Amino acid sequence: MNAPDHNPSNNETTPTSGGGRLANFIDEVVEQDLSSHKHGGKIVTRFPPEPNGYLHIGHAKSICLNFGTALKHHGVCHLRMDDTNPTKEEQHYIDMIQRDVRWLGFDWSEHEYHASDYFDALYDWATKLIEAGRAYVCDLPPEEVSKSRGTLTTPGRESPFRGRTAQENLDLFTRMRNGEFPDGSRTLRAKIDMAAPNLNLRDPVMYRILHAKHPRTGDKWAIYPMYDWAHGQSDWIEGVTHSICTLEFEDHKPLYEWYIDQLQAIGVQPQRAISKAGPYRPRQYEFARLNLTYTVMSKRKLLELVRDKHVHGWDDPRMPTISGMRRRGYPPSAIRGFCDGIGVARRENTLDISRLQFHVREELNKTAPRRMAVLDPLRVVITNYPEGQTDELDAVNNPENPAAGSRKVPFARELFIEREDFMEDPPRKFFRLAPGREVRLRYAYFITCQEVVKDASGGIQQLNCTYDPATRGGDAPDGRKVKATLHWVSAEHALDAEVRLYDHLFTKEDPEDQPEGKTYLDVLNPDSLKVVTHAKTEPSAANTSVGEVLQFERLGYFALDPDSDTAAKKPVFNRTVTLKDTWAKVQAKAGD
RNA sequence: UGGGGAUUGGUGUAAUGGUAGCACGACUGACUCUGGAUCAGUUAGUAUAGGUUCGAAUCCUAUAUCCCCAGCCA
Repeated sequence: MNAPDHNPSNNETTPTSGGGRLANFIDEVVEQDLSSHKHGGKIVTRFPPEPNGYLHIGHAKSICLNFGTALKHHGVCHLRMDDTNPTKEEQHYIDMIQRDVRWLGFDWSEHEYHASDYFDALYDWATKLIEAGRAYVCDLPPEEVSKSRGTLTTPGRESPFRGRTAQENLDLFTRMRNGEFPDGSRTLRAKIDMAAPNLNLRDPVMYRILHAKHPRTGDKWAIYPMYDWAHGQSDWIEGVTHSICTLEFEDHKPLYEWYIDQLQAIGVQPQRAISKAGPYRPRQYEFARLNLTYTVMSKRKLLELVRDKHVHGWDDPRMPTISGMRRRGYPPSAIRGFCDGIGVARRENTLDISRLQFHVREELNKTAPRRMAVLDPLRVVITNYPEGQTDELDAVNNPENPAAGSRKVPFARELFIEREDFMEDPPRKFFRLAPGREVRLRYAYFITCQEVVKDASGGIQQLNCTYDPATRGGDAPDGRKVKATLHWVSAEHALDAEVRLYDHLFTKEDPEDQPEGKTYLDVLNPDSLKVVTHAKTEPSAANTSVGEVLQFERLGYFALDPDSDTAAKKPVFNRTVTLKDTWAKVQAKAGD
């Protein structure tokens, strides 16, 4: 995780600080506040998800930013559920959000909060604003509120209920709370300015009537606060110093300020974590959300993909969700490395998905045990190898990490190699097996292709090869070289496995950029999942635990899926990411 | 035709009036029992037009383009 090793006095040459995390404009603000001793030198941030869906990689950016900023400057970061809309929120989502934040490697310790913890305080303060003449109960139905708000270019009209007395407002508001009125019949509105050019200031709704059961407060409330009324006050109550959100909330900042101004004007000042540093108020800062190529990132769209079964759930390995990536085999450190490496700024950005894959490979290359597996088996018979004989060869578990040791791999007369590792009539740059050509079988022997056996329709059925016993282990004593090394498994010892190969969920870099009448659903990739039902793995692949990621040599990284039947030795592997494939590039170039 | 933001190589991100840098990608080459990894190198950028200044990505003026806002969502 990000080590808080920032040293402001002598880092003039480095653009990064704090465990490789890029310094950003928020760090600058924080450092200024720290040096001016604002907030008594305390830093408090918060990650405020709404529990109406699963966390995705965009949230990971926010999590790394909020927790990372706190960590780096010796502050704390709260986890706060923004649970003000019980019609969309569920306990299940709360649980999954907590699991995902923990899995990512962040710890909020005792700082777990909910906006709903503050419903009483919020209600109390709302009555104070009513008494101060800054809020009123409005009887306009939703359509009328919408109509009277005006448009982007024309001012709104004042509600006919704007002039009610405080007494009347208090009475109505109490009855709203008591559940006397049906949903949608009334709202509590802030009295600001119906002609404000910023639409958020045109008498925004503070409370709406919702006869809904809340995951935490149950049936206690018939009214629920809106985001603007709940969020800033929650920050304030918790002593949050730097309230970091995304760009679309920029227009809400004047309202965020207005509420706190009004409350301060009537003498409200919550108990808070900040110690005797003078009057304190939180400040909002906005950054640009993360976009990724070949995917969508809005919870609404992700929910739609799940609900309409375009994917197999929130944790489908094709989803950009944290849980999908976990299942796919992305290590949390890779996701953190990605988030820390992309920087934080205020301009719109779209990161190439390959950038995330870079971090995944970087991490897995260092940590994933190597195994051999063949996805598309082609039978090879070593004609000069004795029938019935078996040999055990030493194979290195991870060339990047000698401490990972080695294992034994069985070798026999009949083997499988990858079908695409043989070509009968190879082009110039194809180094692998071909008639008459000698290659190395990884950790085993040099073999030479002597004969191609075909079936009736001309398909290649089997290769008859000879091996050189002197090359046992993979080295030729006479020093002769070979251009290629192939992975292989022994046919009789191989384990059957299901392997799921994933590709982009969408065929377009920007799935949302569609012509009139089309949507992102029209560019779903029909080949985003390919299932190989009878892949062959070396026997030791059976000793893999769910979630563990292996490198199948020359193929890529593969994570053992929870669908695996480990008792029946029927593993299911998700391809996390391929290895970088220079040959594929050569082929693509030759192709056109 | 309202308000708020943004614009630096293909993609991200630095440079806060003083040498436009870093990462990813792409391309070379070296090395290699993974066409992986590693190592070395190359490539390519300040939206446009004026102005201020010894000096401008940075300051000023205009223009262009893109994003956000009219939920009783967050």
